[in-house]
Amino acid sequence: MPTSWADSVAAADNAAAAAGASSGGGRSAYVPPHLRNRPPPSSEPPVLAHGGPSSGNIAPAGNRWAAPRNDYGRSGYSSGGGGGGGRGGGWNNRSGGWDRGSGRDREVNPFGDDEGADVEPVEQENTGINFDAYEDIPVETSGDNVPPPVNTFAEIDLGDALNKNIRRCKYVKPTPVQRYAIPISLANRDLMACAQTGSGKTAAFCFPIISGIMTGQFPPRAPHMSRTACPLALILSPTRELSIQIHNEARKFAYQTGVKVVVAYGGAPINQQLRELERGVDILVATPGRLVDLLERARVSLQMIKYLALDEADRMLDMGFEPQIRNIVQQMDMPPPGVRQTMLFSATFPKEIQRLASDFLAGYIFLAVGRVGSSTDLIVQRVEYVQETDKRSHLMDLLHAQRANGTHGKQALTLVFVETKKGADSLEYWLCSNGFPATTIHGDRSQQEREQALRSFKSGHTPILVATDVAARGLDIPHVAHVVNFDLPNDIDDYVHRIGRTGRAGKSGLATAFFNENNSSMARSLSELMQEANQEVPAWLARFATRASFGGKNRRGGGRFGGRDFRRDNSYSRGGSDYYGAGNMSSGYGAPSGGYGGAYGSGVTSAWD
DNA sequence: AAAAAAG
Repeated sequence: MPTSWADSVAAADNAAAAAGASSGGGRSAYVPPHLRNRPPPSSEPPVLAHGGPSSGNIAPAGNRWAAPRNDYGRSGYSSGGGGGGGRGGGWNNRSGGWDRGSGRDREVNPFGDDEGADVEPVEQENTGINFDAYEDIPVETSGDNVPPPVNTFAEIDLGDALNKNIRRCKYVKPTPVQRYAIPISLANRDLMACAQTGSGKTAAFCFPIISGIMTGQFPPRAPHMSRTACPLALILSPTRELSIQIHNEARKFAYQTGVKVVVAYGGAPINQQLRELERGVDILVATPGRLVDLLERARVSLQMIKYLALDEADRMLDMGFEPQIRNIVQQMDMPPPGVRQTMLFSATFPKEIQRLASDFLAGYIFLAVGRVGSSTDLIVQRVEYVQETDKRSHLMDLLHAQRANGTHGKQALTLVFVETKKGADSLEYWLCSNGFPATTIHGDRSQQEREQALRSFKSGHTPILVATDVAARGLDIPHVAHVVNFDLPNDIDDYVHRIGRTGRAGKSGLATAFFNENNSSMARSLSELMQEANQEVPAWLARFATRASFGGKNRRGGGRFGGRDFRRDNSYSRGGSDYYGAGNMSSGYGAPSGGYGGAYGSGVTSAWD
């Protein structure tokens, strides 16, 4: 039920989206509520107390998904685990797997809907994007024997449980990165993907991991005695909030599959995370620092890792995580490349990432998806010339104007990016004392404060959020109507990420940037980006751009990718410095014709993240 | 230069 302005908008949007989703193919048979989460009836083998070596880790063809892998929380209950390989596949359900004990092990419904109801749930964090606007996103792949992309989720055998969750998420059709990455991953190939936040990455690496864990033959989780958790998959991400978000999404995808997802990040009490780990983990989502801590305490072992995914890898390197990441991947007990399966996601593909790719991946496939932010006109971008000293009053004008035409008499959600943590605090204080309820998120705030700030913003309680770049990438905050670059970043990629916080869910968004002499290094890339996105470039900015042609980094030589597969460059001897590629990628451009065809009206949900 | 992340 709508509890805020933002929610009521979501509800309205979802009504339309649900109509589209319900027409999607591949529905599973209706299962009455009281029969759900139960071991499947009759034709299935009985509950196995002792999973013999060959005892049905793989179900009969076409039926292997019949049972969710309900054996999580199996610590201490997993009898016969020593018998060798009697795990997985969905047969290991023990009757009462859901009713066991005090009910603490009952899986929380991550969709927040009534577990019994078979209605299309209202998904508050519906993050779909108008797919029609993205038909022209180019895709490039290279490598040996690239599996062909799929055009629908139904084409991929992800199984009933996962398919059901996909429908509950109201994903109607896969995004470009999903169309390519999921088949690659299901073919057990390593993947180097250049894709931006907002391209649907999370599902792209979660679906194959969950599916792989469900079908794979893995030994039982560590018995309760052992305090060392042995996840089968590890997902690393740069910021705590991003880890939390990935965890939340992964829980939805894994709901009632029996695949257990746990998150570990710094700034939060470690004890609760330790308890979660003790109760068993298949997929661990973590920030590097906390994971190293857990590894040093021997509370996590990586020896069972079959899947490794690194999200926002360039960001993690920017943040100085390379030593920790190499420590985690290369110095601990993680199986080597080729044994495990690795997916590396990065917005760009500079030399450091190329090195990481050759060290972490084996025989990988390179995938590049065009940037989302530049090829859409869903976001109206404005640049205004504002002197440093005038910024606050200018912001005030914007907020007043916005309040005037605000819907429901409420302030639309506005995300204000500033350069420094101090600046964030002082702007928040100033806004609050001037009658604009604001909060702030940055690295000097406690984790509790950060999460509280996000909640307060999302709910509309404080419809203005002042943020540093901690919130620039990956964070999905639905219904942001306006992104203000109070201080412009020094990097055009950061700008793209920031404005990408709006214009989501198929709605238009507004992005306003305050520009002055201090930002002249951005003039060129900014005006190029705006031109590419069919935005009106102010004449004064164009003049800045020509005047300041010395500064700023060029935008990708006109290409729309974050990078290209350096293995294809015969100019590799140059040292790979020309990693942005200068277009000329005629092969594999765009999707196969008809790939995006379909009777989806605007506003129909897709699986963008 | 600032930001983030392990306390």
